[in-house]
Amino acid sequence: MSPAAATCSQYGDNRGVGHDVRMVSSSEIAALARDRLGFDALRPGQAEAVGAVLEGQDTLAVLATGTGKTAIYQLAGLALGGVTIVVSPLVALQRDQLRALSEHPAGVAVAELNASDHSGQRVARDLLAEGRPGFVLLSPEQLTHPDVLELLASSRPRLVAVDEAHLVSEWGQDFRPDYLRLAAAIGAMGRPPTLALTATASPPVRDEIIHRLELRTPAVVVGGFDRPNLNLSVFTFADEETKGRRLLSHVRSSRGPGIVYVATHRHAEELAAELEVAGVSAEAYHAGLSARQRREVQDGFLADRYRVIVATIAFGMGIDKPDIRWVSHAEAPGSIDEYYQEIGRAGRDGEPADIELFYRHANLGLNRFFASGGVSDEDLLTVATAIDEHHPADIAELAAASRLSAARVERALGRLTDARVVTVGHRFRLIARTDVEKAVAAASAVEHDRREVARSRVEMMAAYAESGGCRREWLLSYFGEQYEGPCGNCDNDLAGRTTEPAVDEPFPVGSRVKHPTFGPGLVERYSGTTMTVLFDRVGYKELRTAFMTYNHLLELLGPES
DNA sequence: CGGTTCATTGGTATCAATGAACCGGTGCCATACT
Repeated sequence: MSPAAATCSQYGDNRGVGHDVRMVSSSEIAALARDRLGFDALRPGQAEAVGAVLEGQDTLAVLATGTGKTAIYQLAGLALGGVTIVVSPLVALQRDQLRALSEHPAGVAVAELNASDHSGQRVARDLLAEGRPGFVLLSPEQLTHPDVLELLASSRPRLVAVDEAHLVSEWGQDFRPDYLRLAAAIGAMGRPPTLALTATASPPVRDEIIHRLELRTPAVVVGGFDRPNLNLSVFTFADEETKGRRLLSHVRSSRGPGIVYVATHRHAEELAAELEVAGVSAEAYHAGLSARQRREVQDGFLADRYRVIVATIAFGMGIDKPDIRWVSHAEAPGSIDEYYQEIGRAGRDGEPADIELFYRHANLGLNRFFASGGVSDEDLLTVATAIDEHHPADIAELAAASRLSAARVERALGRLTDARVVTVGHRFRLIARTDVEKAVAAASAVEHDRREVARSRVEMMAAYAESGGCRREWLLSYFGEQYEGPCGNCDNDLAGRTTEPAVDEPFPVGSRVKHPTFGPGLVERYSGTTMTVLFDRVGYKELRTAFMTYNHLLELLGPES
């Protein structure tokens, strides 16, 4: 779980930076921002991140939206000259960034490389072939084409930027496995400095980004997570019908633009229709709509033609609407990380915004279901056998031999390579001194641990909803930030509830402990009579503090490693 | 995991109860059709 090596630095700390690289002063960076991009001043975090990149360091920047994360790779790319590769998850996002980049007075070359824009492809290919200074935007999938990779490598990029880098962790394992092949692609490009950018990443997600992208002694720039203008509340319900009624009347009486997040397409359609009937200007948004409809709904919301969007998880990336006044959840998402992403879209103008979770414990069933999906032992056996019989084989050959889809083969390969029983690369073979049976057992254990972690993230969502203390303190501690509640701005604080009197805290927060079943882990927080430990293998667990000490189940390993 | 749908059963007048089967979130991309 621990990254190769991370120099963790907040603002103002000393970075353990490189040696044979040019030091770039912050005034030089500010001058560049002013002259080339027309920025008056850089925000906290931006200059640090750009500086680290210009010193040749791999960098992970976790900075709140609105900090101008895009400006970081733009500045660094301009200063370095040459080609900058920008890995971006959505074609729609690439298009927005393309437009923004083209508007610069700097007049640099910009191109996108994807399947839906053929003229853009030609521009990108020319740009790369000539190695002119410029930006090439592409999806991780593009890097699986050998010809694209070859072209990229021959252009000797000076910088690779990975935008929305938390997706390496969120999507890499199952949904878009090509996110896990970025490190290999960056290696093929001659390992230029790599810059990972995201707004939301808890400490274990940061570790995973660093590990999966194989960042070397990276500079880690972390801005604050605190959003004091968000008023946090949770309404708890026992039955679905009451919850639905309350949510409906809540949205009807709401003011200003807002988003309701729901768990399914169907719920999105139904709720949007009910709201329309109730006289609210509301539209549904989910991945079941055509690209044109989605664009229309999104634009309508941005232009205030629709006041309320009822959406699944599909909505929000790249939405930069400053005056979203409220975000409500009809169902809790699958993790605190997702929740924080979604509520973070409210109140970007700094004005107050209301964040409400309409919570029913039974609704978590769907999240548990999603968390427990993945790779079956049967698939692992099929793929491992195919590798054994056809090695070395690439994904297409293995798909043909195993009669599984390429996506399924790729997911199984992910587990087998994580278990280090299959060689990493373009073609796969079992490592020496292992056989199919051992390989499957090892990969199956990896998959088991992965599911445990995913499920523990769902349980953390429940723990947040059911917690009695200051909600802001709870969320900030999840993201590794010290904050002493009460904030006076969440439902629990306003109701005068406080966390139950603190009981024993036998192991300091931040210390390493070991449990006989769960293995080693990190003490995250205490809440009432329970303690939360993030175990390396099985993720978050809430444990009864007294039970742990009474039965001597936890052993102190030492301070945070 | 939990809800919804649909078929079966029961036991005889119009369905009610039971239970099995099914479904559910994010997006690249390529390929095969109009």
